[in-house]
Amino acid sequence: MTTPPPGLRERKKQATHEALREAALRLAVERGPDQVRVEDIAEAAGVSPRTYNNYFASREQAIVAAVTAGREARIAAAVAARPTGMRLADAVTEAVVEQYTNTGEREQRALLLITTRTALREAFLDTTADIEPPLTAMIAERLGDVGAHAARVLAASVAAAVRIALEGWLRPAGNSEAAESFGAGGLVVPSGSLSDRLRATLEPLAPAFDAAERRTQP
Amino acid sequence: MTTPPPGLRERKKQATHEALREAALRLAVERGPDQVRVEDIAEAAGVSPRTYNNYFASREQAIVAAVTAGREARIAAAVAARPTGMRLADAVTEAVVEQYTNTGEREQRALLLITTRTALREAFLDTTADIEPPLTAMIAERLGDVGAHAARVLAASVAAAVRIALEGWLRPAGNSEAAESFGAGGLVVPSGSLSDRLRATLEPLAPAFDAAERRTQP
DNA sequence: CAGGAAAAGTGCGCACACGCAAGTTTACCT
DNA sequence: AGGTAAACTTGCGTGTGCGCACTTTTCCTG
Repeated sequence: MTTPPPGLRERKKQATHEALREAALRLAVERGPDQVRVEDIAEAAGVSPRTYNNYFASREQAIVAAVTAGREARIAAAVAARPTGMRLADAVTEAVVEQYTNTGEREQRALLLITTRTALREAFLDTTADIEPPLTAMIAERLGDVGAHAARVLAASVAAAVRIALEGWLRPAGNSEAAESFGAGGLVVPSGSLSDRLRATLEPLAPAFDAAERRTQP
Repeated sequence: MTTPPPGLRERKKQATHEALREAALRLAVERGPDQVRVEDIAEAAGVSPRTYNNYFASREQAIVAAVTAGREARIAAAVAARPTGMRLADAVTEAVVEQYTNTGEREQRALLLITTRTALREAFLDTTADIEPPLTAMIAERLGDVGAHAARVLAASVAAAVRIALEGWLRPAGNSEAAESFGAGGLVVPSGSLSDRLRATLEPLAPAFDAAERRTQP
């Protein structure tokens, strides 16, 4: 195992992280994203403002983190769950689609809030980069040693493609007038099927996956 | 033409932009990157600090901009310069390599300075994203309408790959002690051939380019 | 060629990011 | 156990990011 006992130190750290995330999201929902200062979030979580940004580099990151928490681990697990005989391009695509569509009620509500503010949308899009390390690991696992280099490039390409898909998906929500009062816009649900967008965007990369896979098992 | 007369307004804007870039780089070289405040840069360029960050979002961006200025336009021209019959993957790779290796004396010196500070290195790496729009345009040009979608993904993948190559190339320069006094480290020249790194990193994407190209001209 | 709209520059003020140097808690070792 | 080293938290100070309101410059149109 890689986790003998997590250790008290680490558990406290994660607890603080979660407390900050939840406080940030709760306050953002309650009074609107712009009416929340880091000082408020820190106070609600019981830490100092200085400690706050030992955990988060910006106000937006904390709010977004409440939605994206644990995504890195889940996407790795999702790839690992696919049968080893499966085409690598398909395994990755399915894992990614599953990750961005099978979301809970709470995540959907929060995501709706996020679409109302440009700063939040960009912070959310930036979290896409977080899937790169786990993807690199899982792809490298399937490609073996000769494909370790390609794995890095492919994972980065997938992350870039996912970001593009999300950008396109969030674009219609970019109207500035509907975001005037935060709780009003229930109609800003992004257009089109996210699944379809993700699949279509990842499709051009499939040949690169196939070639890399072919290089390991001729 | 798309530039009938540039207009006085636009010329002044670009002049200010250049003045800020040059001032930032000059001051950074003269007294070391950490001993320069935005106030100093703004003063040297003859504008207010407030105006400064109508142009740049951070102190590092201005310094780095002096090196990367015009890269977007040059990379587009570099791709356009390749014969139309050429394999697209090769055209893009050559254009990128040319862009990052055929640099002048002044750029080399500035790049040396950049490697000495983590903040500057990251700002420099972030500029890699700027090549994506021109690449998208040039790739889309060669792929035609049916490949417009793939062009976006491929360009983003190239940008991601280039960033990876640059990260690896700059990694050995990450020693913190050699960066103590700014002008001292002439030995922090990054290891290996940048050309080779770029080619090796872009290589896994070639099959994706080939497949996209094949789709347009069977 | 006037006159007004649009855009750029500027001064002000607040919130945030982050380095530094304490002080405090946790972990590990003999 | 006891002691020490490492990690985490925190207060403080500075530099920076940016919204807002206002002035100046540029451009367009009647």
